[in-house]
Amino acid sequence: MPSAPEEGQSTALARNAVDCLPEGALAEKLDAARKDGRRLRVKLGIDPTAPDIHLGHAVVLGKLREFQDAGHLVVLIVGDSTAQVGDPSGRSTLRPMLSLQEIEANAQTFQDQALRILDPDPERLEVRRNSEWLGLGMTEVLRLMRTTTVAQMLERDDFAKRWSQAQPISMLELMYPLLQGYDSVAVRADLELGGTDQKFNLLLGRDIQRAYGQPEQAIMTMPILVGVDGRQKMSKSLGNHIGITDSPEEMYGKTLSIPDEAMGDYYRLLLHREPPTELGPRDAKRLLARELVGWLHSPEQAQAAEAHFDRVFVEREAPEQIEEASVQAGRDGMVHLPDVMAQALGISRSEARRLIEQGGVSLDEIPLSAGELDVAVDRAQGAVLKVGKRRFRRLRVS
RNA sequence: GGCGGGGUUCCCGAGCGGUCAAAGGGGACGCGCUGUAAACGCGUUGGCUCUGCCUUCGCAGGUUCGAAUCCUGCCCCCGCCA
Repeated sequence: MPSAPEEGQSTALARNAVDCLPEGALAEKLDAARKDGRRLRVKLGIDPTAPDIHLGHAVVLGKLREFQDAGHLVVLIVGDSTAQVGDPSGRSTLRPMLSLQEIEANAQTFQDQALRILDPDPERLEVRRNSEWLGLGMTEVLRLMRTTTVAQMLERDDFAKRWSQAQPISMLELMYPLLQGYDSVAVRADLELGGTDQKFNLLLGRDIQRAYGQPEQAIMTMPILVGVDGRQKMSKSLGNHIGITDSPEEMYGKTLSIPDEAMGDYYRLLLHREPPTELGPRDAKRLLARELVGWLHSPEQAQAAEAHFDRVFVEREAPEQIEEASVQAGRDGMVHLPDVMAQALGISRSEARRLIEQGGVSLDEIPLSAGELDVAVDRAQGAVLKVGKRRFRRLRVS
């Protein structure tokens, strides 16, 4: 049995985790590592299938950071090779194929963004690409494939579900968990983290390590964070994400838009504490938004973001900083608004017309009426164009 | 290899010769309301030189006064059997 300090440490490190398996394995590993005077190698693999990291990733990255702060080494694997395969976890259909260029670009931003949360100290962080070792020859691939049976693969839920519903499962998808397991072999992981949807893959990594004569990693799964819709998991493709590089204003506003019920999860998983009971939901959420912006940007920017939000959405005034849009006057000395909006906002002229039609556009606080598509130069010059609730442009007639 | 089912607007999905820029849902956007970029309600959701015109229903041809709807060929996807 591990001694008390590791027991305590492992409990602390496993906080918020859904699974930490096998039972007691983490404490044992911490204990053994301490005795040998070495650090644990804590693995996380992320496939650069989308260009940005969001708060969902931040849950797991934050946990990794705790391991770093406890003196361990995080091995961050940017899955540039596996991204070409596509993780079938939680998927009901085959992922689309990404081009190498896209993957490379994503890989770079991923790495940069992850460092906003992780400690970059080389003693604490090792960043690897799995293309370093996944250029396997056929012999090696066959050896890898021999470690696992079809029955084992079909045990996993998403495959089982698809299988029973006679949905397709591609060979490529079957291959994915094996490659992820091979990553664990390549970096000799002591522990691998992931979301709960990764449980199968993480556990399979153990079997593969064993087959390669390595000690098996422990695994830890973290809860999946819901997106700003409060229903589905946070994901870029569902458009319900808060990116960790979102601007302070955007991050603040998106946070306030999460349903009250989701607040607890955000507090626990991202800020590692219970939501304040002494505050009402409104203030608790405002505090949450400030803290998140403070964490990923800075406390000063958090204050500014809140002030901006109050000004624009509570007081309904124009923000202090407004982007300029230079516009041309027509031959008749009028400014054609659909044109201006199309150019400045990247929408179609038809859409711009519709917005005006529906009373969604105002010029210096005065709503435009339906059909008011052209405006005199004097009125446009220097005026603030407001489209919807949150898009502002100061017009500069040239 | 054989048999069968499909490819529709951002997504899912109806339509199966005119009344179709195409039902319904989701999402997004706008307005109202609100502590909120929430919830709820109403509305909008191909483009444009906008009471009309142009382009869209896998691709290419064809039939027809008229095609998302019928025919031919091609491409792609799915299932079953082997």
